Amino acid sequence: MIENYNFRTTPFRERIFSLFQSKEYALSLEEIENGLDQFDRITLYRTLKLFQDQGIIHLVNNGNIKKYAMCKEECTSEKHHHHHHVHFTCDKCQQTECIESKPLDIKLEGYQIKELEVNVSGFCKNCL
Amino acid sequence: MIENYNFRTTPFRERIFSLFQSKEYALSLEEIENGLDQFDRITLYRTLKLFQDQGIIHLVNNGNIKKYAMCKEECTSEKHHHHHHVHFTCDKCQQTECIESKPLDIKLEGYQIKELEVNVSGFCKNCL
DNA sequence: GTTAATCTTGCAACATTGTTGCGTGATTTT
DNA sequence: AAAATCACGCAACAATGTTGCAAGATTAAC
Repeated sequence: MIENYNFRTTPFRERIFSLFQSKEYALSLEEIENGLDQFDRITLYRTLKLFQDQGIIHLVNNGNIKKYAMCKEECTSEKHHHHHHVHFTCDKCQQTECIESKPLDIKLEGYQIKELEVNVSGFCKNCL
Repeated sequence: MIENYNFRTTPFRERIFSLFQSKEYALSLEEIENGLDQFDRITLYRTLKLFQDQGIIHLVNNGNIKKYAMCKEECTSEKHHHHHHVHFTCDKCQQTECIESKPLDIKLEGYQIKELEVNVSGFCKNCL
């Protein structure tokens, strides 16, 4: 799967890739670092940027904490990202997940909407 | 107006307060700093935190750029913030504004929603 | 299959952003 | 007027992120 992209497959990139695959939820920088024994910080930053550019992961901004989530198929189309789905962060377990729902259509008179980001917080299914 | 809060009114705080009042749109840290001749960075951070805690301003996360927006009346209720309105950032002029619209009601089955944040980007009225 | 070109890594060094502790000075309160 | 509280500004630090560069690995070219 990682071989299908426009960059070289290296052990480090495979590690990061499988880290994302092994989790259902979005990962913070801290969680990623904790999932690695030893690594170079700069290489990690560059790998995350590469993965974002390639449409493998996308950034989720929830309050002050940045997280990275694996992109689903409907995420990318024609090399363009559309994250019109909802990002949910649980106030209890702190896990952030992408929720696949019907695309939101919010319209604002006089504005031309290109991108739409919805961040929701509360209690998730497991913590209710 | 600034006198109605639970903290002392100081020249610095008044400067920041009137800076926000003088602009219709949300301000980035850079814009705030450019609006001041000389200042202490730490005091600015603390003032921004204070204003957030007091419900004077709120944080808007648009991509990688953090901005601070003045709270409208409907923003605060019983010392709790509700930013269920839409934040719009223009791809051309880069200005971020709060759009007062009917409160969004997004429902997710199995989840309990507490807070909701919607960030939209595209072209604003002036740049269309 | 050896050489050349390209890509990736990891180090140094630096820039930005944000926090904590603390002494000083100002403002309230008693 | 004295005591308590609050705000400020400095130092020092921590976290986050970027750029340049040399060395090593991989791919492409001859």
